[in-house]
Amino acid sequence: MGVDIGELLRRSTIEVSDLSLDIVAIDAYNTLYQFLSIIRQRDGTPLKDSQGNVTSHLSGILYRMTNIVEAGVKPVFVFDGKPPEWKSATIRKRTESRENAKVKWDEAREKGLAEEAYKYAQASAKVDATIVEDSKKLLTAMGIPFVDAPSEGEAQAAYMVKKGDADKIASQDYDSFLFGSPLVVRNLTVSGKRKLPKKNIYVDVKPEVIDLKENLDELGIDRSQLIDIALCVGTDYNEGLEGVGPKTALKLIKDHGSIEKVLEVKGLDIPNLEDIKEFFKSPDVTDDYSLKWDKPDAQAVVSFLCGEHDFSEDRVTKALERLKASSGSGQSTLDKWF
DNA sequence: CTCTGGCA
DNA sequence: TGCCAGAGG
Repeated sequence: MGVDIGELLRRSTIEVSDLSLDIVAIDAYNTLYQFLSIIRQRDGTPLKDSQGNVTSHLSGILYRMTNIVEAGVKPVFVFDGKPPEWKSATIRKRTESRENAKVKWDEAREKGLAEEAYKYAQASAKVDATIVEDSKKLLTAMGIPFVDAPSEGEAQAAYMVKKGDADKIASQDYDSFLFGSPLVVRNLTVSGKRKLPKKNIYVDVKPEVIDLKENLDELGIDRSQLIDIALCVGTDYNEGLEGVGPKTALKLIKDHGSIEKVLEVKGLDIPNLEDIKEFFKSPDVTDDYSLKWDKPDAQAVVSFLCGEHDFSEDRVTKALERLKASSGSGQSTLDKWF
């Protein structure tokens, strides 16, 4: 998922509290997907209410957003709209691998292979319309704004940062840079402890900030060339050149100057190249949004989570107390909150 | 993922 | 008090 250019980029580790007072545009799809794949029982089943509705994302939003709001962050979720047509192959591939994972999950479970089962359970996570609708409902009740992007969420979020309506984008993907976001925070919605693969060891994962301009200067390229590198490696909209990873791609673009030149020299072709480049540079975005952070509507949250989805009233109330305390007007450091 | 309860 | 394992929905 996303473009694999991370190893080219320098980053600095931060604490969530370093983002105090920052407006952070959260890539909703990315975050919900993380919640759905990570918040699971030991056998791989996601959290569900008594009706069988998946609730992992609701748990993630409630607790994680309460924590970052408590740290002074002003989050705004940015949801995807209609994907560009060049994404259809990627979307088809994702659907296929998800269905494949579902089958393998069942198989592994029947054979009693716990670790396998868990892996395939995670890979079968899907952000569907209900998940999106539920998430928006909870965010609204919690007083956290969201924006509906006309096209890609990361493109809209990057636009909001460039415009000055937000300070940073939070996403695990690097695509935000291709859309021109000056700053990206990783591990904001998934920080905490993470298990090392194959080992029973947990490491602390801290948020990190990546600065676009700093990295372009360091690499000696401009944003257009970063997009070219991404196109060599492969994006959501194209396959990438065979056997070319980020380091080779960097060298190719620095040697030849542009992707067009690289393709010419190698006698290769990338379908829809011009359209994709143009899309990264000026994607469809909107000004039709208003960012306003409210105190949580405790009654709405409780009736939605506890009434409709079987959350424990004790736990929800406790989270709401913390949320109310940090988003309330009584906080001197948070004057802008209402 | 985060929260909680039990135990050193 | 701090850490870990298990639960949460």
